[in-house]
Amino acid sequence: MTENTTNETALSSDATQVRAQKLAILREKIGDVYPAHFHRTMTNAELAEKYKNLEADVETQDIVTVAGRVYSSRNSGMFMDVHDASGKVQIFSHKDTTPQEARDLLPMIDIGDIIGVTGVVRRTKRGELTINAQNITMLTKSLLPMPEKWHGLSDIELRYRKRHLDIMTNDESKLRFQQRSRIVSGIRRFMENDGFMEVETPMLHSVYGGATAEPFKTHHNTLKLDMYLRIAPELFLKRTLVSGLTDKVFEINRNFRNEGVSTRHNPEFTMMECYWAYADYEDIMDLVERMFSTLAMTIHGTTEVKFGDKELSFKGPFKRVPMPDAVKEATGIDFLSMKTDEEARTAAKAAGFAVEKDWTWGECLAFIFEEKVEATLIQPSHVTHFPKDISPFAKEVPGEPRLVERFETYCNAWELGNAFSELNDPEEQRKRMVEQLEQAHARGEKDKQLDDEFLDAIDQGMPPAGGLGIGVDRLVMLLTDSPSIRDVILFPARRAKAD
RNA sequence: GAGAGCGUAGCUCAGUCGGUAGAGCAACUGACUUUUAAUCAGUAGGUCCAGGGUUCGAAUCCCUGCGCUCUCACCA
Repeated sequence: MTENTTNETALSSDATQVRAQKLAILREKIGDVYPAHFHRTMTNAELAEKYKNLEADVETQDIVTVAGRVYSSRNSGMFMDVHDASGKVQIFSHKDTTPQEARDLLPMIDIGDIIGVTGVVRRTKRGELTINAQNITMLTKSLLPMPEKWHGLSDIELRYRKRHLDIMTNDESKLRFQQRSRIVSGIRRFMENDGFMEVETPMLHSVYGGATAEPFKTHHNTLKLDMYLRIAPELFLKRTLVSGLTDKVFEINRNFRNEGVSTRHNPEFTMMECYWAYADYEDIMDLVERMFSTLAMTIHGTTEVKFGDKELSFKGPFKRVPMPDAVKEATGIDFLSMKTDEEARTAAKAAGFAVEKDWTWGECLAFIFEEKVEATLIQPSHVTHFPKDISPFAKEVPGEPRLVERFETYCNAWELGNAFSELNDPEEQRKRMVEQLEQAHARGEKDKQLDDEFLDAIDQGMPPAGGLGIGVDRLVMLLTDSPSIRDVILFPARRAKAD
């Protein structure tokens, strides 16, 4: 039984072998099993829409042509469910209505094959929209069995590794990626409607910057140049703003960070960054709120969104709280009343936090915020007034030079967005970037360099501006009730597997 | 990078105390022609992740490796 044979009467019982055998038989009998041309008259969704009012047990005179993958077969192929990307339709091949030559193909059709069908539209007694087949065309013979129809593909590793099977058999997964596409295009539409111009800046950087992260390193052969996959587009977008090409610029694209992977981190992830001349961080807060509520409405028709057992409200305005206030409320520690780094470290230690001995006032504040406040930020919220020490690109808060006009948007305890009133004082910018560089070198980050081209552009004069970065994958997670970032990335990063 | 858990047929999963490897779906052969996870009868299908060890005997116990999941750390 395991011998290879194309003998029609003795097919193998191995699912992959029998498909190969049927393919050989079909090639013999009908020639082209993978034809280049086939024209359907409508999609399955269009068909369902057109005949939504067709009553049960009524047959039309209409002849249509559809195409799709066979998902199930009943009564020896008399009934088949054929799915295209838009939906499904039932195919009926009965001896009274379907010519013999079309019915001869049925035994050669396996679940998973892609076929085209021409026939008469009707609705069955049980209410199923159905095509009485007059002609059936093999469009693609599938050589592999489909995952089991009832449970689908549920092995998590396989769902990521063989995403085509995951989407083929799991409606939630298919819907999730359709929603992701709508969210990304919704962001683009929102930004364009708001007057922003989309640009593309380099993914390959010879100097990396704009964020604190470990880059991927690569090499350009003919330029004999070490290069880095970008960790952020920030510096190029600001150079664009300097140019006067537009006063409102944005980019939706991938960032790459050579760091840990988790349910909320993928080495490559999608970022939306924008810069808005003559605006400040408060204008950006409004923008974020309008964008998030618009997207929630687009996907769910409401700003109230279910995530796990939580209900998230994307209706603006979001809660806005300065970081020192949030820390004071959570721990009683009043950072604003402290004068020195020493005082901050002492207070943090007294409250039981493991602060390092060289930490500044701002580092202590940010640390306690992350330890005590972050996890409590479930509803969309803007945390404002970040310490300057950890914010090299933001303007100082007037009257409080230790803090900057920066905010991060949190939701479900995740950081979703990061925004500032962008620093455009060339001398101050150079000073802070030199400080950051020294700190990076002190950490052993030897590759880190000063971005002179960026600083040169800032010397030229960048208009005052508000800037924003949004983690698109996390936003998609929240709007699609997905607990892992791998659920919203089609082909998430993973180890190579020798099958 | 650390800890915990998992890996059995194409898919979804059982497998008791260490004693010859099981089911459903898919496949094959046949019956059945208005089904809805179609039904019925029969057949075939296994590197129990890999390698080593303990044992008369290992899917099961131990060790190592690989892969995945979760938590933590870095980070967004």
